[in-house]
Amino acid sequence: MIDLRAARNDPDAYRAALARKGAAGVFDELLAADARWREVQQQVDELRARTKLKGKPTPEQLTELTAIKAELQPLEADLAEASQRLQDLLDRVPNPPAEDTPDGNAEEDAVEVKVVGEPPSFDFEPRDHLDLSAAHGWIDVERGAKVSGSRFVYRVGDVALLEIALYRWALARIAQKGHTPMLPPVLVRDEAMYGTGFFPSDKGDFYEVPEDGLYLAGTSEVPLAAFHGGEELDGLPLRYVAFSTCFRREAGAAGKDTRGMFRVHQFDKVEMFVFCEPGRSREEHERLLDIEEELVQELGLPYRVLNIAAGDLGASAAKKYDIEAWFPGQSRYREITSTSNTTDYQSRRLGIRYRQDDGKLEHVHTLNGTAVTARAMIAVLENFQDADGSIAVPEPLTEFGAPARLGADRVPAQ
RNA sequence: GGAGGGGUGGCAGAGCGGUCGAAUGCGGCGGUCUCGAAAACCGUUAUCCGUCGUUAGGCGGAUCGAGGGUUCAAAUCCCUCCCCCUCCGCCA
Repeated sequence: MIDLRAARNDPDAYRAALARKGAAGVFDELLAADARWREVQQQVDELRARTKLKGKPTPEQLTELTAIKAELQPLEADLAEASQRLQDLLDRVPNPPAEDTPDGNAEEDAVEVKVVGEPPSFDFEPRDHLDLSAAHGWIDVERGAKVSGSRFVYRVGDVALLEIALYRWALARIAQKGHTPMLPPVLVRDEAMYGTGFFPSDKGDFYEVPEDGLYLAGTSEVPLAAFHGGEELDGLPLRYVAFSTCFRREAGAAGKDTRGMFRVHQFDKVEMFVFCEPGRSREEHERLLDIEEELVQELGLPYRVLNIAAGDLGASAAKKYDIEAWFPGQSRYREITSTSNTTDYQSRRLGIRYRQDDGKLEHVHTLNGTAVTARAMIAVLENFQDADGSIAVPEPLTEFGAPARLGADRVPAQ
């Protein structure tokens, strides 16, 4: 939710920024709804003030009160309607993009910030992760489909060990940097989905459990942000890192990335989350990006960093960096991590504040960043493959239970 | 799943139709005392919205888990929902 009072005071700046997200129209509707709401609210306040009295009313007062009440009733109905309309619009207006977020609406409009490392050159035809897994049954999409449907996979044998080592490794690295490790719930109430800005705009992207009024979180950003919902925070910045399973319906992605496990309905993720003072969020955002880069570098993956265009940001982000790793199986860079500065957009919706030095309460800023997901595992498989189909595992992962080399024994799973 | 009890300010806890944004205690902040500190004493101490004011702040409205209802009037009565606790059952 945007700062309505600030928007009221500087509507032109807000409209210009929101136009970059294609939201100038809703914003104008919001301003109109706000003007209407304030008008009615004032009328209601005045009438209510006249109904206040202490002790038992005299008969004369009683008739007067009845008269006021008759006048008040329709106005209160108007007020309920006006504030509902205001709230609906407030729910729909996205976070304005930061000044250094590039213009544009599409993925291609992102600005390439840097390219690190070189795509590996193979003296054989590199295989993608599905082909690599075939001889060993590492990634079982057929049985995934049999049991759960398309876009569900089993990871089997050494790949299961590799993947979980990746999560354990990332968790350890980030915990070392002062982030508190967490294992959050992944079934959440709609308040958490609204609070993080995924609802109402992206409601169709998530699984719902209607019997219990719960939703499967698409990312641990949701339970992490909502963790401090309604609280007044001390000791900022508060930094967390969580491991959780994520669920996405991938509505509207039909036909996209259908091969292998690049895009699936259920995947695991290690996610960073930060609550900080507003003046500090840009710095924290760079910090999260630095950590993401360190991890990708430690794995030895070639990658590039993108500054995502305004129109491609989603409701809550003001600025977003994606890291795209090189995937030899696709011969191109694909997203493996993403870090967003959501400024005070989520904290306003969730009611998360801190006390400034002057004693005033102010909303915190929140940020999130992926540490690793299963996509990093795929990138490892594809980038470090050899001609014989075996895979060299990055050394740090072996400390966390990954086999030193995958596929050397060539024992296929049944 | 069954049976009870409860959700009030930063915390504890009273209030159970009007004089209640709410006693009291603790904590916090300011002060007196002191060489300094502790203790004691005095004062102060919720949030949100609107509006006026350059600021301090003034004025008005709202808020006692959430939403409805009864009433001239609700923290207090009624209904629905959510959450917490205790006991029994079941279970990773």
